[in-house]
Amino acid sequence: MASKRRLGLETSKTRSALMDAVGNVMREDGYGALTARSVAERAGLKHQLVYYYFQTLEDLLIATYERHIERYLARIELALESEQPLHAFWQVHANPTDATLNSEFLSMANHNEAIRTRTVEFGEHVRRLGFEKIEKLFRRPAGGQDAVNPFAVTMAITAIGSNLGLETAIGITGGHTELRALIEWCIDQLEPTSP
Amino acid sequence: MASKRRLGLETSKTRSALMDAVGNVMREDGYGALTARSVAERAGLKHQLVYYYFQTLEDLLIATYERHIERYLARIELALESEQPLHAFWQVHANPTDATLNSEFLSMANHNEAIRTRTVEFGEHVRRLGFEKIEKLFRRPAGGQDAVNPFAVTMAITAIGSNLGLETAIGITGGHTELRALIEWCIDQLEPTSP
DNA sequence: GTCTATACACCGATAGAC
DNA sequence: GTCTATCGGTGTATAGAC
Repeated sequence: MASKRRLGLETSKTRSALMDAVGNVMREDGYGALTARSVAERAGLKHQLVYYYFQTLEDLLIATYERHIERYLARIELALESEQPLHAFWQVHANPTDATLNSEFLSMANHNEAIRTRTVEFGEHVRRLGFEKIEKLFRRPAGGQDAVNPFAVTMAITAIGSNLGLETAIGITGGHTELRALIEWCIDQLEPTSP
Repeated sequence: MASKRRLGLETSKTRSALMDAVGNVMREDGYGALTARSVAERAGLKHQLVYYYFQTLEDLLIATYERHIERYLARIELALESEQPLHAFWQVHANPTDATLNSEFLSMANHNEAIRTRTVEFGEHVRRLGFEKIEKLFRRPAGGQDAVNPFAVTMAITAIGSNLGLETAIGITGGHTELRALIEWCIDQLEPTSP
């Protein structure tokens, strides 16, 4: 299974540049355009260098995904530690910067076992984090509604945020202002701005 | 631009089988796995037949997408004509059958101009349809909240429904019951089951 | 309407020189 | 650490026989 080819160090700048290039190619041309040649060209390198730093193209892809979700997780943890975790959590997901890339990885998860496993783990982890931090907001009868559940709120925020980001990326704009207003109204009810 | 190669009829069963195969390949292996060979093999045909019925592989893809959104639109229109359009609209989107395929097309829209244009047109069209039919539910003060807007409700339903479907497809289940309960509670408020 | 044969480009991956 | 050279495989697309 394991090739005997020698590999470059994980601290290498070139290695990191290859991972940057993977993200750029996926954003601009989709995961279907990912080849050792397209990635290397984006980084200004020869395609054979991919195989100096990674055993296979898929190894490069998985390393890029790991780095991507680590950075995402850091943003979420920072948000949940802020004074208004629910507002901050929404801000992270209302920002459409990574919507396209996230969507590409999610599509890949449907067809690539390694990406799928990691996505499920990560998804459940974020949900748990959101639950733990946001849960206490619901102890008092903020909206006075039994049906409002921390899990549900966490999910609704991520689902709607990613969808807004995706639509923005391809050029659908109708109703976005209205939906953002609705979400922000709901969040204000659950986590009042003036304490 | 246009090749002089002869083309098969649009009424052909084989042509339709090729479009079925496109959907199956995309669902199971992703849009990145779409090739004339993979599609034809799925349909039990030789790959050269793709080029008897379509000028290019992209033409086959676009024809498949047109058929896909036509069928989707028919389901939505049927739902919006029912006695409880909001409940029916949610049921269409709560069904995860097409979530994976929809997501593949949405990813493609980011990188393929023809698919992108068609997706924007279709997205805005569905939003308008939902708006027109659902709007009247909000004339009376059902929830008594100004922030609740028909556009926003239409979007929230589609966003959350597709996200639930995607997560179900890859195996994330946490919080789904809770979120469905929340959505259905909201919908019951806006469109009471017992009139 | 479906087949065989074929064109030429690009793919992942490796070996080995520098 | 990066390069040239090369492999077998697969891609789109076409021409033309049946």
